[in-house]
Amino acid sequence: MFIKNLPHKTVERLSQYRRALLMILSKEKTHVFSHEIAQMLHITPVQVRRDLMLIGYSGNLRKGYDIKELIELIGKIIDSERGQRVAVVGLGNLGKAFISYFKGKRSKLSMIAAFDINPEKINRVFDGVPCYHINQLTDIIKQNNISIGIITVPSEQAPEIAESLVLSGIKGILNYTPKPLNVPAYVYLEEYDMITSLEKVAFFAKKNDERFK
Amino acid sequence: MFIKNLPHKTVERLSQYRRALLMILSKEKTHVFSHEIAQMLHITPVQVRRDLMLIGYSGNLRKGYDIKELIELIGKIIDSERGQRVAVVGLGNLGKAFISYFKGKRSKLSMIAAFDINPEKINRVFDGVPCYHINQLTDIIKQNNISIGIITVPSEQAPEIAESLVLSGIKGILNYTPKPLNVPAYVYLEEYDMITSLEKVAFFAKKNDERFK
DNA sequence: CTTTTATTGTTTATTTATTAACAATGATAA
DNA sequence: TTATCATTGTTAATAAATAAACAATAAAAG
Ligand SMILES: NC(=O)c1ccc[n+]([C@@H]2O[C@H](COP(=O)([O-])OP(=O)(O)OC[C@H]3O[C@@H](n4cnc5c(N)ncnc54)[C@H](O)[C@@H]3O)[C@@H](O)[C@H]2O)c1
Ligand SMILES: NC(=O)c1ccc[n+]([C@@H]2O[C@H](COP(=O)([O-])OP(=O)(O)OC[C@H]3O[C@@H](n4cnc5c(N)ncnc54)[C@H](O)[C@@H]3O)[C@@H](O)[C@H]2O)c1
Repeated sequence: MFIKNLPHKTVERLSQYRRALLMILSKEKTHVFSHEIAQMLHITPVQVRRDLMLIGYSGNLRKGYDIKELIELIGKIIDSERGQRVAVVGLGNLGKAFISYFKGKRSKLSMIAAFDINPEKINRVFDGVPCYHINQLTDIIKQNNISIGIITVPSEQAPEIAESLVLSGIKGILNYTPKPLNVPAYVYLEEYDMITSLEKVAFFAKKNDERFK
Repeated sequence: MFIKNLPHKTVERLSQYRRALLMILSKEKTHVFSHEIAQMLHITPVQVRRDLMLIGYSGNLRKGYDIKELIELIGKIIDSERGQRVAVVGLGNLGKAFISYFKGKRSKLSMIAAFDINPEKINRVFDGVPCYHINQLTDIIKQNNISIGIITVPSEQAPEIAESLVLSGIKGILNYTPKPLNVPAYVYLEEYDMITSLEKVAFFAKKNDERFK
C-alpha cells in the first residue's frame, strides 16, 4: 500500500503504535480509543487520529479502533511486502545486544547475518544469526539480498564499513557509532548516539530541577 | 551559564557539535568553519551558525570558530557545573554495553552505580561501576545524589523500576525498554527503541529504492 | 422522541524547526 | 585605495509538526 509523503515523525509513531498495540493485544480487548493510544505514548489523541487519517484508517465512533485491523494496516504501510533482510556489522557488546533483543520480534524484517573480524566469533551462530568474516560482506549481502545494515564496529572502522555496505548495494544504514558517516543520497542513513541522548536527558533534568524546585 | 528556552533540537545538536569537535581536536587544527561542522553532521551551515548564535558564541570572520573555546562554551551550557551522577538499572546485554561505551567519555556525567537482581552480578564491578542489589536502589541513589537513571531491565519490570527511581528523587530517565513509562512532569523522560529506528530505516530505504530505481 | 454524551475525522491555527536572504566584516588582491 | 572574496551573524520566509476547534455521528439516557 502506498501513501505519498508520510511525514517522518508519523512513520516513527506508526511503528510505536504497532508496538504498543501488540502489547495490549493479548489482554482480551479488541478495540482501543485514540486517547488510550495517546496516553500510552505520551502524545495527544489528536495526533493519533491525524496519523491514522493520513494512512486512511477509520475507527468505529463508539468502539474506537479495531486493534487487529490497525496492526495489520500499519504493517501494510510500513513493512515491505516481500520482507527486508538485515545484517549487523560488528558483533561486540552492542551488536550482540541488538541481535538478542531483535530475536523473534518482526516477521517482515529478518536478521540474516553478522560480520566481525574476531576469529572467535566467525562461523559461529549467535541467537540464530550466523557470523561471517568481514571480507565475505559483499558476497553474503548480495547472495541474500540484504538491504539494511546496522553498524556496531569500533568507530574508527565505521567509515570503511559504510563504504563497503554501500558498494554491496545496501539501501539503508543504522549507525550506532559516534562517527558521522557519508553515504550517497539513495541510501537512507539514520544515526544514533546514546551519549547524546544521555546528555539531552541531563540537560533537561537539570533545567526541570531549577524550574520545579 | 543560562540561556532560556534553548530548542530541544539545538540541545541535541550542541551535544553532537561537541562530539564532532572533540574528534577533530587532536588533528592540529585550531579553528573550524560552520560549513565544516555542517558537513560532518549532515546539516546546513546556517543551522550551525544559528545554533551558535543562540548560545551567544562568536567566531572569527576569517578563521571560523575556535575549537577549544567552542567545546568549552558548549560544556558551560549543557553540562551542570557541579556534575550529574548516573545509574544504570539492569546490567544485562544492553546495560553492560552502555557502561563499556560510556567509560571515560564525559567528565561532568559520572556513572556511579548499576543495579540488578542476578546474584552473580551483585557486588561485582563492571568497567569501574559497582553493581548493587535492586533493593538498595533508593539508598544508593540518595547517598550519592544520583539524578539520572537509565533503564535496561526486561520490559515487564520497567514500570516498577521507573516508579522506584522517581520515588528516590531522580530527575531524568532514559528508557531503553519498549514499554512506555509514566512519570511526573518534573522528571524528564526520554524513550528510545532500536526496533522503531530500524523500522524507520526499513521504511525509507524501501521508499528510496522505489524513487531512485 | 429528544437530549446528552463521547467519540471520530478533518480543517484551521499555532508553534517549532529549518532554510533563505542579506548586511557586515575584514583580509587579500587588483 | 578600491574591489573582490569568503565568511559570520541576524532577520525574514518557509516548511514541518503539533494542537485547537468543531462538525458529524450514533449510542445511551431521559
Ligand atoms: N556499547 C554501547 O552501548 C554503544 C553505544 C553507542 C555506541 N556504541 C558504539 O558502537 C560501537 C561498538 O560498541 P561495542 O561496545 O559493541 O564495541 P565492541 O568492541 O564490544 O564491539 C566491536 C566489534 O566489532 C568487531 N570489529 C572490529 N573491527 C571490525 C571490522 N573491521 N569489521 C568487522 N568487525 C569489526 C570487533 O571484533 C568487536 O566484536 C562502538 O563504535 C561504540 O562507540 C556502543
Ligand atoms: N539488547 C538490546 O539491544 C536492546 C535494545 C533495545 C531495548 N532493549 C530492551 O532493554 C531491556 C534489556 O535488554 P537486554 O538485552 O540487556 O536484556 P538482558 O536480559 O540481557 O538484561 C536484563 C537485566 O536486567 C536484570 N533484571 C531483571 N529484573 C530486574 C529487576 N527487577 N531489577 C533489576 N534488574 C533486573 C536481569 O538480571 C538482567 O541482568 C529489555 O527490556 C529490552 O527489551 C534491549
